[in-house]
Amino acid sequence: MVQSSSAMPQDPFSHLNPQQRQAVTAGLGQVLVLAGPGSGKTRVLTERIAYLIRSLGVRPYGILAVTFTNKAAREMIGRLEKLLGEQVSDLWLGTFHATCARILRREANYLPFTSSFVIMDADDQEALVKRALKDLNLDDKLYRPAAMQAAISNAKNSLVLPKDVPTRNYRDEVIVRVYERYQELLLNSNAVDFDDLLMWAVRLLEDNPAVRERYARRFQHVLVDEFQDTNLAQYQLLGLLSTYHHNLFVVGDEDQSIYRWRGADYRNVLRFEEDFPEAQKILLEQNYRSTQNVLDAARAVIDRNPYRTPKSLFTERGQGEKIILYEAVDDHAEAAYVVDTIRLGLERNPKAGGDFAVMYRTNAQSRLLEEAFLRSGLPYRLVGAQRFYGRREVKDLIAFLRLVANPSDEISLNRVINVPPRGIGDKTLVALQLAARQANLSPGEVLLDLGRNGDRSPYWKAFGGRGAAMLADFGAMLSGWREAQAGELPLPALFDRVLSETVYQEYIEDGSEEGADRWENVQELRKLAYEYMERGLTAFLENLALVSDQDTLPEQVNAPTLLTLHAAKGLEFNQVFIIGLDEGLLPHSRSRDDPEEMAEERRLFYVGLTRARNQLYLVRARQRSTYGSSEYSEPSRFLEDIPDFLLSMQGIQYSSRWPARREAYQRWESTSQASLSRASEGERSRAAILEPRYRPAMRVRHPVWGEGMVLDSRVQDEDETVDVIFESVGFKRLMASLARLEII
DNA sequence: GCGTTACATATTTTT
DNA sequence: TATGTAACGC
Repeated sequence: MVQSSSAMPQDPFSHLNPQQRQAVTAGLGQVLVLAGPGSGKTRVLTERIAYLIRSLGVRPYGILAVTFTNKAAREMIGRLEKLLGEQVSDLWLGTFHATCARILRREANYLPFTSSFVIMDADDQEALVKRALKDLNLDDKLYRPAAMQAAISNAKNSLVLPKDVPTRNYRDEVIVRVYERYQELLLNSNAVDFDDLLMWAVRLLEDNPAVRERYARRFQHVLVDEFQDTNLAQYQLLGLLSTYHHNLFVVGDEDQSIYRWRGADYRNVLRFEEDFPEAQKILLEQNYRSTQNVLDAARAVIDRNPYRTPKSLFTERGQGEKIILYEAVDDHAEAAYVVDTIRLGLERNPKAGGDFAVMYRTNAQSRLLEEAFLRSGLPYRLVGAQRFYGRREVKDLIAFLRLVANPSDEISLNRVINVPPRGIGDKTLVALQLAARQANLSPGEVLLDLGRNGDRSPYWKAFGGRGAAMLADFGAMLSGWREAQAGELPLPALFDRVLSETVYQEYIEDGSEEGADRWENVQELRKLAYEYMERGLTAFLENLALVSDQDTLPEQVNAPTLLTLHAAKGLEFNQVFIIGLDEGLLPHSRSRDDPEEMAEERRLFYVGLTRARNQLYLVRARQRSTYGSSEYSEPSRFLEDIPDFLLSMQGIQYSSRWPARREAYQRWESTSQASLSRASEGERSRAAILEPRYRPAMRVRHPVWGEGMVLDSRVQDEDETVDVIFESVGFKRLMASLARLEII
């Protein structure tokens, strides 16, 4: 090991535990760090970079560090600056997408777009899919744009080109055609989508050995955060970038992989071990966040997932308080319980608002909480939900600006060509597209020509007089903005000019409160534009595309935080409430039929549990309203896995209604030592069910819903799934092991 | 071309 | 329940 100790008066790593230290000072080659929650993962990454620079003499220029979020990137840069001072400027540290965008802009001459390409966000992607469906004369009822987009996204994340999409049925063939058309539309617009950033980067490096060599030689060390969330494209990218020096240092935790639906594949951790058998593997198991009770509960839950590296987290913080399990009568009572409990806590310690977090599976669950907070007069902070950049007015303004930068951007053009309404309707729009296609230009270019040349434009006669005039007006406006931009009009001035010429304020401000809000959002965006005075329009647009709302949240408000379990990843709070612990919500009903999805729900719960430093509240409601109507629900199956002695039960009487609880302790005892991986989802303590007990047309009685008739029943995951029509509540799908149905 | 009403639809959302 | 989209009439 290298020791440049002459410069260091004492052991510079004395503040690290042995595993952390081993990771930070690991030698060359591939290194896999499996870091449990709260084990100091970010610290290890930043200390590792500092170590490379300070102790091994690696130039910052030769280091690439990638994260998933801008927030994580910012945090690492901040810590590095503290450790190293100004030396950090040369190193590349950013999100996967930002890093790829950077590479693609530099290497655009190898690619089918120019370096001023725009980046399409999720909304744009869906709009693009709709366009593709329309162009292909496909029914968007039959082929849902969202589903098509997901299929395309999946393909791209797995580096599958349209021609390579496997076609097992007609639907797949449709997907291929939509994917092809979608890709054409993107390139016509000189655009890439989020997934393309990764896919094009991989193709660039794969197809051009010289380019690959240049980057691979440059990056002596590649470091990756949240490795469990990588998709195939990202995995390949890392491989390509480290083909020369082979120094790939990845940090992650399979148990915290919660973005499967975005293409993330935690099995990349396993693949990494297979691809690099010589890789060093280091487990970080000391937790600096939670009490032992919290960790034990979390372990009891996560140990039931298969295909993972077993870990046993420990803490020096002591046993701590029991976990409080509360069952409310309904969802209103659930919210009231949470708010009351927080209020009591605040009475004791009024400054502790920021200690609390309330986590839930779906955003819809925040509504009742908000109402309860409002009623009690307590302030709160809501994460996510209404997204600034998703706001109509914000998207409109961005679309105008994107057109200035890139008139070929068809999605933006379609968005704002008639905003505010200026008499350009469907008919005119179709004519414009037709004229553009005939002239082999983009609609935006035709529009600009109309704007510049008016009735002398060769395209003028393609439209009815009124349509042509309207288009020319808008074209002239856009053309004027482009000239101003070329003449280096500062960004805020351009922004104002767009606002005034489109008469946007009058369009937005209708005297309503909502209108005032919208105008305020516009002002907010203008403020941001002001910050980009120096860097200019292109940098502004890139930032808008690659920075999420989560990054713009006001930090450090000393109030309880309301957020989804997904949004909670990476955060920690003294007191954590996880609400909605009911079958159908957590785990979500959408994951019922897929064991992989179910395992992910379990990880999601695990992430929530491990956010708590001191006190954990698990809350459920026996009855809750979904879309208007009220339904009864069973307790979440995950609750059964937490042993009784870690819990303190409150609310409605449990034990009589919930015999499964009693078995949890035994199960925990029997699996805790041999916690090892085998335990599969659905492996209950009772004997596995192999034959269905219920048959169609049988009459059954349920303790809550009364009598009903069995429609269907099948064995699944060693349990029985029964579909029943109840006289009281209609159709229900039940797990036989939980529902305690009685055959009449 | 635009505004109204009926109707379907409904997780999570790092970039 | 609430929201966004599609069809309809002006």
